[in-house]
Amino acid sequence: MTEVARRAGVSIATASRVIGATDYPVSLATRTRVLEAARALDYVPNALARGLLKSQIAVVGVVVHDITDPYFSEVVRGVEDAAAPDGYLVIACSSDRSSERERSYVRLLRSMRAAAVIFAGSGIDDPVANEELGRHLAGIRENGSAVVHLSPHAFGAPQVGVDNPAGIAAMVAALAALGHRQIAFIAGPTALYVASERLAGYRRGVAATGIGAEPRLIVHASFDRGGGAAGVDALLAGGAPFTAICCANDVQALGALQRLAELGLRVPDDVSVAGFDDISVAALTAPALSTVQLPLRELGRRGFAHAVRQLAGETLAPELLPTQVVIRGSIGPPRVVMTRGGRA
Amino acid sequence: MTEVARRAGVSIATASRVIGATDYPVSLATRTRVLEAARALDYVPNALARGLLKSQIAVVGVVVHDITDPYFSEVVRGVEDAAAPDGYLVIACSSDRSSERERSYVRLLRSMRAAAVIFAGSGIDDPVANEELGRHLAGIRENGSAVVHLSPHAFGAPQVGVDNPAGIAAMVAALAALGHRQIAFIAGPTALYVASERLAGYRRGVAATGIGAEPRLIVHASFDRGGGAAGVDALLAGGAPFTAICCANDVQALGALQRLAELGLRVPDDVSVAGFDDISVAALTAPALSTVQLPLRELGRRGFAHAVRQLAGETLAPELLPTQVVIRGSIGPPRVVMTRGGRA
DNA sequence: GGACCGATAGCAAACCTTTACTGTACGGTT
DNA sequence: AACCGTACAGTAAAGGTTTGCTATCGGTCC
Repeated sequence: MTEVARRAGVSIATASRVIGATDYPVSLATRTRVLEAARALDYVPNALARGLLKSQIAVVGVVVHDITDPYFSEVVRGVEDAAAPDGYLVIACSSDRSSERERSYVRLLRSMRAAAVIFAGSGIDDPVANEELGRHLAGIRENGSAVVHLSPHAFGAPQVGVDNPAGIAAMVAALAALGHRQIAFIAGPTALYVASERLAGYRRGVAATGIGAEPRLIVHASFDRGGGAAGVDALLAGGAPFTAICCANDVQALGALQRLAELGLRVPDDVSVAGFDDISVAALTAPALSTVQLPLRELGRRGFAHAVRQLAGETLAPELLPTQVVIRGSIGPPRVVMTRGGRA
Repeated sequence: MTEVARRAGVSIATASRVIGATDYPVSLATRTRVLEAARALDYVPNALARGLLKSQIAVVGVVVHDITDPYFSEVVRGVEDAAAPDGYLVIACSSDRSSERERSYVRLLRSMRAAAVIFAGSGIDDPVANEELGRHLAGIRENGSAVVHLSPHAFGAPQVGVDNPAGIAAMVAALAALGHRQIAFIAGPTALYVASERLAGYRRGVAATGIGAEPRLIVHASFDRGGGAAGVDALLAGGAPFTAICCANDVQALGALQRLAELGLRVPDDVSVAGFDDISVAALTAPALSTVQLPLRELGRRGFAHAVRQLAGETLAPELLPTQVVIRGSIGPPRVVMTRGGRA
């Protein structure tokens, strides 16, 4: 920059004012000379120096469980789409559901004075981990940066979220409308806040249909392919009959579908299967997965918008985005009742 | 940091040496006092100040076409996995195949003195865009940062790559081994370097089987779902008979599968379909997609490793990662010959 | 006993911007 | 004619770290 100023024959201050596009008055002639000098020298401003001064750099970190999971890549993309026009870069951090990795990422983000940290994944219920996390978040806020949660977490409700309970309840209602009375639920890991929201949605949905709750129809499993398969096995072993399986997450549903096929059970003839999230794969399986569509990209966009307004000092009410049930081939009217070991 | 030093009763320099974990000798007593002060104050070093001084920050940018594409999210994850242990953060930039967005991202990355910029997506053949890009890359290298290509591009071969031609040729060979003699190819956009590599692989594969090349069996289409569908339509309209379709990319193959189903053509009974990349969806479609597996995560990991060694000043030979044909349900022996309008 | 050495610790410059404050010139007011 | 406001340009400080160089001190070696 010093060079640019020298070449343009002006002071560094003036050059800075031209480059930085401030509203400080600079005569047209000077401005042109500076711009030309900058072009000739292929000058690119040093974001670090600028950031050091402002104690903030135009970067937003998005903490996800796994960028490879379509749910998260979609959210990250939403954040990026909203951030790019403002010149922000986005750092994606895959914590792999390890609160240790998560903390270490948040620390790094704090250390580099990211303008915002957006948590896309559900928080983990771990007091000791959350204590350190809380310290970091306080530090980040103190620095004037924004913190946004897109999912329920230890410190409360998300700033921008998706109405998980309503979504699951709607799916349960859709299954009930088809005639199902024994609807099983493969829930997520108990330590995950979203998982409990979704479980609550299931309970609410079941209650709304007037069916009595059957505890054996609820099994917990991890939020991945293996979890879905394990969930199916657990349900069959449980002995309580069911005609439909509602999964807390699409990836689980995929696993369930696969496991059912291995067991020779037909979907939806023998059992209906529903997922949640509507990741892009859902439409491509055989049969295509019925699921609940979440406005993930929009979630990301709003998350960033929320961060920006937080940076501007505004205080805003939390938003809750609506979901939509998508019916595809994997669900149908109930036929037979499942019991231990297969068809009754 | 000044505070930490004051609290520990030492100079800033000493505190820095303790925090920075340099090999400069500091007595154990002092070191302990500094560490304790840092903990008490919840001190987190300012990466911007550090970066300003070193003219480099522990961040690596990965330029992709779309983070939502499983191909790229997998590569990014590989980079991240390799980068995290070294304390590097990774910025994912979705250029959406726009060379303008790409340039703007690269400029931002240069402006923030990212330690490395890794290009995961194929370069675009656009001279004027590449001129500016080249200037930026030169600037980045001049700054002591690394530049790594994971795909062929305007400036030559990738530092770490995947053997695209060999992969496609192997798939063509597999189809030929099943008895196919009329193998169509849905190629990618002509402006994309990978696309031409894969086309070359197809040509090589076809030549190896001794079948004469039929120009009408090669159609160009975009690297997305719609491209695959359009490719199928173009092939059928082309009038040249074929018993198998080899796609330059899985996502295209998915589109082709969908289009063929709409047209009432059975896979693989009426026509075999093969993809390329082995994204995770490939195993879940009906029928499951035969494809060529690429070590994407490994590609990302090696890309980062390459960057690190570049930063250390080493000059290394380019690497080429092997691929593997994965046979699933979507291909089988040829039955009937396709012509304009459907089955012959 | 004095030169010298190794182990520590401190000083201060440098990294590159931004911005509050100061200075200058000029046209217009009273 | 003294004064004032406006439009521009420059000076210098500050932001948080790293690091080359210098300083101190207790000992070691002839």
